[in-house]
Amino acid sequence: MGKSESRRTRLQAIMHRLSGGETLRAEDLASEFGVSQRSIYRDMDTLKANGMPIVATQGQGYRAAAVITLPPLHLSEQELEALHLGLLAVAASADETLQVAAQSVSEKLDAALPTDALMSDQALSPYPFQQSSAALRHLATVRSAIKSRQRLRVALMSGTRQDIRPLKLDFWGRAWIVSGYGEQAQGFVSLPVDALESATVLPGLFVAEDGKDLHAMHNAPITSLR
Amino acid sequence: MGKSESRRTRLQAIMHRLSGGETLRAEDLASEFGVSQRSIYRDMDTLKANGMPIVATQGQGYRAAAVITLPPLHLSEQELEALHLGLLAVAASADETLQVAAQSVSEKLDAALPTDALMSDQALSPYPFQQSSAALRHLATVRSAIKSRQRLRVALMSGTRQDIRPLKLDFWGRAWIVSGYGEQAQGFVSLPVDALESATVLPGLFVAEDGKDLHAMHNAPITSLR
DNA sequence: GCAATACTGACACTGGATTGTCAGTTATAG
DNA sequence: CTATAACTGACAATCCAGTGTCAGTATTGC
Repeated sequence: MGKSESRRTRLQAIMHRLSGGETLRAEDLASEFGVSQRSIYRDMDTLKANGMPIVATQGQGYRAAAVITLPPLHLSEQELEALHLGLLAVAASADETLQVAAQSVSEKLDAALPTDALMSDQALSPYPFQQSSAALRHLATVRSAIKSRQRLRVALMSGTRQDIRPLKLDFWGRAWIVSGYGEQAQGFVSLPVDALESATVLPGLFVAEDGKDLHAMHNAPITSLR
Repeated sequence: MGKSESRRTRLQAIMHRLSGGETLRAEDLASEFGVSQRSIYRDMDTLKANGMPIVATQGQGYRAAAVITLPPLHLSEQELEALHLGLLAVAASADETLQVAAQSVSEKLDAALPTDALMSDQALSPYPFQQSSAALRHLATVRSAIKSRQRLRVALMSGTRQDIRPLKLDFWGRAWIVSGYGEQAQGFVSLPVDALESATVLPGLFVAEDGKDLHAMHNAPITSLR
């Protein structure tokens, strides 16, 4: 019944068809697209392998939850950062359904990002892979502290503790790195947000002091804490 | 010099290579991947057609900005909604660079979404396609009005004017629909945010009145304004 | 202008992807 | 238990995306 098209097209069409919520049998789909059942089975394999939520029941047919498929997106580093930030925002507020959805997207995104994406090139040694839950917990705190110019008392999972004047938050492919002036370290430090055990905003604002501000940081060595 | 791989692999590799910021000539790439220059030209066509930011200069070679490519993502409706919401949040706040980035992602996302994606099924007749710029302009206003329980004076592009008690903001595939109690209409109304000419938050809070609240709305007919 | 390099169109060839056929096995609803 | 369909493996046939070659044209920096 269908025109001869590339396989991709058919895969899309199958999902479109199943998105209606209907239960369809391989035989139905086969005749609808003018191919053999065997091809449909192969298609289903492919679709499942690509993460489509297809449920097959022997004796019944195929069902699938409605999905929206986005084509490959090409983003700049900043665009990716905006995406991550936005998802964090939604995950932090809004209603529960959206929280769950946002977190789920974050995970998909995380999984999709090649491990080496950017990240490299610069100093900032590669941190052990950490899942986003931790980042979700502290990132907002860190950002607001930077914005409001308040000191931050942080504890890393490794046990390290430090009070810092947070100056900058960078996104390195997978990991968020906060950098600033470390009071105890008496120098500039940087640390991965997702390795934070706790982060507390200390009361009172700090003022930019010569040698402890953003400009100085760019011309000074930075210690990577862990 | 390269092993024989599928074309996809080579396209990725080319981008990876160009992401270094280097300027490369078709001849270089051709010999590096062990294919003819003609193939490289075709590859460039494909890459450009897929939205890669490649700049070709005759007599010089190719340059490209660094990009991160996401594979096709399969999202539920709610996940897509979370994504949109998050981007709106970023576009509304944060620093200017991120605003721009967020808006840019929104546009890419919008462009990528099939026109018919979901949307259907429910009442709410199909609105004329509108671009996101308008939605971006008023959505934050609408959301904050809902949250702060303030009346909203809206003017639609069609000329319709109405003061509403905004109660709910829904996302229908492409369009944001705000619904609430329309003062002039003396009943519940819904309208597409991207068809708003203007939206002004009126001073003073409104209190939930029986028959004019969210619960009542779910059990009452809703007029679709345009 | 000159050199360099990007680009375009045409055409035939090749190999991996896609397919159909056949002959089975497995899981589920009722 | 039975009917129904989902699945699997193998293999030959076929198709078409990807390719190289050749012969040009179009831009750009100097």
